[in-house]
Amino acid sequence: MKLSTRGRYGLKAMFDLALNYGEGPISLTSIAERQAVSVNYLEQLISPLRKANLVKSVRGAQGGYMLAVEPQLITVGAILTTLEGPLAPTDCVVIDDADEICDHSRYCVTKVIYEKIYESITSVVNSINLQHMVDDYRLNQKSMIIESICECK
Amino acid sequence: MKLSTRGRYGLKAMFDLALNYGEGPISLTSIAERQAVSVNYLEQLISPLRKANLVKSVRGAQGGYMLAVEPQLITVGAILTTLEGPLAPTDCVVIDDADEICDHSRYCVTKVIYEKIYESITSVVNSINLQHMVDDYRLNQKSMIIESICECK
DNA sequence: TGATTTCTTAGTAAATAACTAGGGATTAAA
DNA sequence: TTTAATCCCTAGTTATTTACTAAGAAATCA
Repeated sequence: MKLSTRGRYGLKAMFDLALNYGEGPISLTSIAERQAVSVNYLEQLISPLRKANLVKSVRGAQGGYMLAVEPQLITVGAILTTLEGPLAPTDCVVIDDADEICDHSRYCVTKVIYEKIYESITSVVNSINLQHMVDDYRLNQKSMIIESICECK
Repeated sequence: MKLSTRGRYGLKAMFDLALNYGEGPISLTSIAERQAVSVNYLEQLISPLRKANLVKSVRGAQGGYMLAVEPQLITVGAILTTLEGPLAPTDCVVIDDADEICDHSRYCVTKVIYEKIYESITSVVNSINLQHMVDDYRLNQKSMIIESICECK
């Protein structure tokens, strides 16, 4: 039940872009430096985010990435599901192909539990957007807590 | 963010024991047959459940396993965390060792999100116990839905 | 005594995660 | 117009984790 580095690095990168929203393209090199991860790997994470229209890119020298829309329009849920797939504890709550392993016409006592878990996770991540994170960050900066993001990858 | 087979098989096995609560020891062979998994593997899952005092065993011929306490006293959360470890999206919300990767004296904008996810999952799984599942199962059996547990592993 | 069962540990194969590497395309600036 | 900086894409590699399989010892009932 752990998030992979894809989701974690990707969320941090998106938060980085949110902090710099409105300031033109931010290069992956600079994000990678701040987060101590490789540019090559970050490229692989930003690619699906671009295809999902969460960021847009500017190519060439002095190019980079920026949020495609305002921070408050991008939820943590959109970011994480783009990078990790559905935040569901099992495939059976997500796959709705009739011919799958599980016959969905039947009632399953364990599936209802997994559905509740899925709903609760979805509810949390969809209720938080990048603007919330930015506000949270700036608030805690002001209240003398010097660093408001830990060095955890 | 998926549960592994450990949690899924283990929960189904515990539900099986709950359905047969009060009827003496149930052999792993019979559980393994009903769920179409190997006895050897189930043994590895039931072992931690026994050490966590969720089931007790009777050794020898005609032996088997039974719930250690009443079904309503065993939560889905207790079962899943025994088999999967804490249902947390990251290690940083669970490890409280001061010398870990992450300096916990600092405020982290991503960590607070992971904590909220953790809390919401924990809240769901701790609110459901085996008796709930049994009641749910029997209710749906009565209402003409023949099979109330799907063959999903 | 023999069959059945729990209990334990070691090993293994497959899948997934987490990158690394490299090269092409684009563009700003020198 | 060249060069450096950047995005973009794909293939390959390594490490870790998952999901078992295997086998044998210990206990107990018939």
